[in-house]
Amino acid sequence: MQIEKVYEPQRFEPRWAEWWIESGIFHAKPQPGKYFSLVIPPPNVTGSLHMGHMLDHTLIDMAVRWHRMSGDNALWVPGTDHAGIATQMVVERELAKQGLNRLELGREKFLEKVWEWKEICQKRINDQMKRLGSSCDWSRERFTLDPGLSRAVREAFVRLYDKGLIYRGERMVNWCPRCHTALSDLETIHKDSEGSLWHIKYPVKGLEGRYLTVATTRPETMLGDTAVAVNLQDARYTDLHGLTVVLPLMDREIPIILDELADPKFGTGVVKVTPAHDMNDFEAGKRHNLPLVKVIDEMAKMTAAAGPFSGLDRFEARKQVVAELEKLGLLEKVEKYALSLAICDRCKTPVEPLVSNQWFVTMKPLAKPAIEAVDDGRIQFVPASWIATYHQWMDNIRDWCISRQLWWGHRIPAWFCDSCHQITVAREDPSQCSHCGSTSLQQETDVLDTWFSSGLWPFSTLGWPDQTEDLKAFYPTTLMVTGFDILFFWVARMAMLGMEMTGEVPFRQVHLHGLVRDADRQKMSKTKGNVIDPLTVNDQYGTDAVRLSLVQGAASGMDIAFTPERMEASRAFANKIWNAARFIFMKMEAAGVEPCIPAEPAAEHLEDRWILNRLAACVATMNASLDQHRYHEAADAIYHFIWDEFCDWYIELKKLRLRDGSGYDSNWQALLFVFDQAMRLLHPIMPFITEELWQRLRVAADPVSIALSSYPKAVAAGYAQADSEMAILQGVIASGRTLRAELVAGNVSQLEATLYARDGAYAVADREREAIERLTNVKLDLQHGAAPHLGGAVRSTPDFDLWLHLPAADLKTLRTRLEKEIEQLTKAAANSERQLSNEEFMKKAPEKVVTGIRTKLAEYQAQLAKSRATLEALGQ
RNA sequence: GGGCGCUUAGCUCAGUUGGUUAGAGCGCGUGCUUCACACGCACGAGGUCAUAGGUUCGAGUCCUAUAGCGCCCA
Repeated sequence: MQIEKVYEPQRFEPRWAEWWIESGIFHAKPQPGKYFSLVIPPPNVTGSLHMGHMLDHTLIDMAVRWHRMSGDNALWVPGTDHAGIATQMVVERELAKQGLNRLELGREKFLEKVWEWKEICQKRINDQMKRLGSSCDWSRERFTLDPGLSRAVREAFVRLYDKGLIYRGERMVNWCPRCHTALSDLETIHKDSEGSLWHIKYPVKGLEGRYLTVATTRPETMLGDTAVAVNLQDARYTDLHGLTVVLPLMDREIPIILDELADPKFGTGVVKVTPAHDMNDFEAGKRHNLPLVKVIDEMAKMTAAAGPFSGLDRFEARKQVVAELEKLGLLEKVEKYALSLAICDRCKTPVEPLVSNQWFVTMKPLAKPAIEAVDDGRIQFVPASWIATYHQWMDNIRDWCISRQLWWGHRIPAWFCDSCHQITVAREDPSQCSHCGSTSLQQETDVLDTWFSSGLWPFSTLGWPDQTEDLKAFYPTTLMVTGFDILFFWVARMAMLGMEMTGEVPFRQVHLHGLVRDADRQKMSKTKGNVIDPLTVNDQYGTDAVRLSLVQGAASGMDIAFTPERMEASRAFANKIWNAARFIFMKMEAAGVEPCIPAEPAAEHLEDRWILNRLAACVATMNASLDQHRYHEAADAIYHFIWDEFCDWYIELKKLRLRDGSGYDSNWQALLFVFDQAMRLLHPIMPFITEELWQRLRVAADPVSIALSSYPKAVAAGYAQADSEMAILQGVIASGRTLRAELVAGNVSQLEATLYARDGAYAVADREREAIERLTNVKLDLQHGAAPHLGGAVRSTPDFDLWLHLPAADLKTLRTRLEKEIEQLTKAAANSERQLSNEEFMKKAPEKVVTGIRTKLAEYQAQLAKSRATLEALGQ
């Protein structure tokens, strides 16, 4: 059996990635029985996958591979999201480089360009996923604009509309003047920034020299003021009730109204009211029947209603308005002011609150069942702490603006009638108005918010609204794995639309993980230039190593700091496995052993029984951890099993047993069994190296891939004596090594040693004499019973005394160590004694704890006696 | 303003329902080309678990307050 000397993942990872797909082993058939299904949170077709995706996909892949190996009918549906605003913006930017813009191209031509872009991106994303080893079913790949999914979007829209849960109306919305579309609240983010507070004097009509001073952070909007408000309770202005002020610069007479909007405790207690450009003012305007004067348009330019300022950009208008007020002596003062600036999530342009005609979804009725599903556990969150956040948002949910003035997306299935001006909403394009029968119809030009289609993703990907075989077999999906940053965007909306459309939860569990940050815990972003490309690191360290690093860091939903050191450590682990395998394969050849994994392991020797115990413990931990989404714990368990137990002890001990030309003896039965089990345990985390090595042991009767082999299932660890016997062996060897390290300077040389061992320890030492000699590099004289008074290089435990014959040794180090050891043991023993003499403790502590402490105390005391005797024997 | 989270070894982080000398990786120190591996082996050093109270027989773990850092919503 040939195996390359050096671990080079680049040589085999791409090969397996390709082979897994070609051989179709991740294809799931809809069939009755236990299933595990999961849809990918669809990546946007805006660029390429980043480390956050890689973390997400690694966690998903682990879950899917584990379930598949555990016998579940496992399905992972891959696919991508058209990402309306984001994609349109990216393509516009690309076009701008060629000196083009979408308005010149027109809708048709522009969409052609976007589709071209989508094809490129989708391919890039899919290639990345394949390289990562994602075990998804590519035959079921979906895209949110696919015909099937578009049909689902129409179906959902029509159902909600017919139920009265979708309405169209003139409301104030967040408008992005750059993207030129309305945004939902979630797509508008608030950034703390430093602004100014301008105090402007409005002259009161009819009272010469009397002014009302308003404070504003947006002086340009004053041009659209239609009132000023004071509080009814505010005694300062009682005499002005019912009067008017003259709006400076516009010479418009506007009323002084009484409204809660004005807070007497804040500033002058007077606020300007601009119903067309502020959410709160809009509401106040409705209360007082104020006219809307729109002074800023959709391009953020001042309208004709802005009089002399019309045509100016809103920020230029601000400057000129302020300058003009100053000239007129109406600017009282300007203060620095910290404000929360609303900006577009995508392009970071400050949004403009504008009144416009948009489509909305009434959310309260949709939220209710989705909240209940989480409350009663039909949907579980991992970690559960996210329930609070989910609740907070869902309990205060507001209507969702779903129309976007974009070209890229699902066009809203609503038609306006030229004759009666009524709206027809339909699943199929209508030929006539449903109200008057006119054939003169114009389809709404707006498209839907991307998240509307994403919200349907868990079932639209499976064929909904048709009751397909897939839907019957795989819905509700088992799990959704995604970053906590899109809890509201995706999870909440999927929950709501899933409950509404299918009457069932879209997923039973939601695993929310953290974000991947750079080594300095900074968020990765293109502008900071700290983005790590998954393909680059996968090539550099191997995908297995990167996956392991991500998994190890992914504890309890915390963010992950991504460091090269971690990557190197993971690669070292892969290298360790590689070399252990290389050793095994080389020895197989020398022994004349053909690949064959026994169904039952042999357990002839101590190390076999011990490693099988350890394996059983590891299997139990891994299954429990994977089941509970504690992936880092699973990674930790297999890491230490393979490195610290299998490599450091088991293989080292086995080296003494393996004989060239021995044939397939019990040693091989045990060794190959454990190695095979270890590879299977590790496979969900590190699929490539495990496949590469496992294939070399595979025989014709085995599944074609380790991915289709069965996952080790927990069994009782059956060798009661093995752990304590092994502990004695390890204790003797460790004692020898410690003495050697502390007392023998320089070169390795074989030493004479005497081991005085009691009872059980003697039997172990007698049987494992060769192991002790080889692993501590001594020539051993084994004696039964207690040691005589030894004044040299001795390590003692209640079970044995090990004496290295070093007549000329400087024993100062040994003395210092013993003194320290005695000090620690004394402290520990005193601590235990204190507890055991505490009546309250004895009365209230559980029996198990008390017994445990008693046992410990006895151990401390026995060891203490030994250490003291040794120290005494050493003399000064 | 409302909500959530974090603070444990030099660094990055684990620590499941409170229980027996608090763990890992990296880094650090010493020794080692031991026939799979220097991406290694062996041995070792290193922590008043942010601070102050409280509950408890017992607190890294539960409660309260404080400080510092971070996130979300309004």
